[in-house]
Amino acid sequence: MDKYYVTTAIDYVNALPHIGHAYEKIAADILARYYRLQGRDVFFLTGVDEHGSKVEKAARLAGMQPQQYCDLMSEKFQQAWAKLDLSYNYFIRTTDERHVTVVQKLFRQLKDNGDIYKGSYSGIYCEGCEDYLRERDLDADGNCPSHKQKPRQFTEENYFFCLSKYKDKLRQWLSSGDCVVQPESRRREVLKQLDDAELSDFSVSRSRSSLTWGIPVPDEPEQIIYVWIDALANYLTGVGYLTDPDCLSRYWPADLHLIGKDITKFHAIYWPAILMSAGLPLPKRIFGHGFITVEGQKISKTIGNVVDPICLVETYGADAVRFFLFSATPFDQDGDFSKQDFINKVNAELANNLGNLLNRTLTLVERYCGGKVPARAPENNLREASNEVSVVVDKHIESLEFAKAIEAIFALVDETNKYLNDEKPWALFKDNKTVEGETVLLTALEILRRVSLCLYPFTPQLASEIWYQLGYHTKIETLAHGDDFMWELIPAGQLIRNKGPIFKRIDSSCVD
RNA sequence: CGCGGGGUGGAGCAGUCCGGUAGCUCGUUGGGCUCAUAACCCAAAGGUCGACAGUUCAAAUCUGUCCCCCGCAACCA
Repeated sequence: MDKYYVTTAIDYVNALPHIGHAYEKIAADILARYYRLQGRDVFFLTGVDEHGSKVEKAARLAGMQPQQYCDLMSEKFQQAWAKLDLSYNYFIRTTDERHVTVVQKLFRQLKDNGDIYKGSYSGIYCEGCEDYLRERDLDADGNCPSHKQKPRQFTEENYFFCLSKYKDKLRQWLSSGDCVVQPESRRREVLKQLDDAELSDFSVSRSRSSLTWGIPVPDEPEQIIYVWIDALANYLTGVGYLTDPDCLSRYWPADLHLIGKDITKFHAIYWPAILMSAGLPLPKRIFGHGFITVEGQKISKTIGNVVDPICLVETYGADAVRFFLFSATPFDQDGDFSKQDFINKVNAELANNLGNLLNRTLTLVERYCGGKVPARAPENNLREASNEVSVVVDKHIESLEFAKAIEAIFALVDETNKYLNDEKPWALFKDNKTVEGETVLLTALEILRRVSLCLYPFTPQLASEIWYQLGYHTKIETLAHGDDFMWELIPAGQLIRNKGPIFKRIDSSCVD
């Protein structure tokens, strides 16, 4: 069976999840659900990054021990993801014991391979930020821009990864046209960064004096493994590297690393180099998606426009949030979340177009066909149109153009609403043209069946509800027969269940 | 000359690579229908496609110059 291993970035737990975090996880979930429905053997990994000085600092501010704080935050993330109906197979935490083992063994492996060497790292550290800065971050006076104080210069012994050794191989890989890094503009950017002299061997550990909350270098507790190896290795831990060889060989390499555009460099340069050194196959695809702004502004705690996904879901439902985020925004570019647009879009598409189509169709079936799916052949033109939609959706999902996939689905919904208006089945039945009327209704039902399948990855609850009202006793997510079920027909004689609106319109006056 | 994204009817966007009647959604106005969730369908109004210049029979689309907005430093995917 064709496997599909998709990962997301793991989020720092120094703050609560916001809509930007959710965006990427939902994208991964859409893919996971879509390919499961296609019958593929899917593994969807997400999780949190719990190490680092920022987390330690956040814990201290909260008056907790780091581990205690991480347990709490990790729980919060999982709660949020549950609310959003994320169907991940494993939630990784970098404090997991087995991850600690993986990171240490990986470190040792790279070192044994001669790719990690001891060097001296010099940097600058701002006491106010409690963080490392870069020279170019400083203001004109050489001060930290936030704290207006001179940062502390320091030099310490620590370990470096020999990136320079892999630059040629990386260049080759990135140029191989194997659609490795996407979007294309990001691939070119990364290729350019490879030629940058500033991109040299990078530090992979810190001394305990500057970083305590992390995984120690094996046999050298005074050195703590720095973020790159620790965080990136989660993709290996998640599928059982060193602990479950069967799982590893089943899923590795990843088919897709889904990441924010800001960390493309680490995934497209550092990570493959580490894998090369470890002698592991490289990921097939890395996609750096755009960010979500809120009401036209960057998500920022200072501005105070952080949107809490849990709150959003509790108010509007997971489907509405999932749907809006991916219908309104091209995935490779930045998109905006505006409450007014959100309500407009969701009401128009989910309630008015789709919900009402289902509702009017089922009411007609109840009234004129005794609530049973008529035994007729569907009309060919619309049936072909819906065949086409499946193909188009497949293509767009493959290229991660979610908005285009949704657009194609709703074009079919619109067409079907128009079809009912034109064919007027209620009039056909009144004129005793029963065969014609039944054909029209069967066609609409059949399209609704396909729409619910196509929509399932995006709006699982809504799709399941349509599936249920169409009279199925099976659960939509248990279907996994590859393509064939897509081309079947809704069974004649099946009793439909008209349970009223599947999506209640949001009252736009309740915008705060 | 630091890098990148963007400026298209009231709002949000597509189209720009591979020049050829400017398209979609929402909103507005008028009409239709009554199966349906004040829904659905039809029609109309509304744009010198940031500015200027150039290439061309023809430019939103190619070339050049310029203007404006937003990221790239911090909390932050």
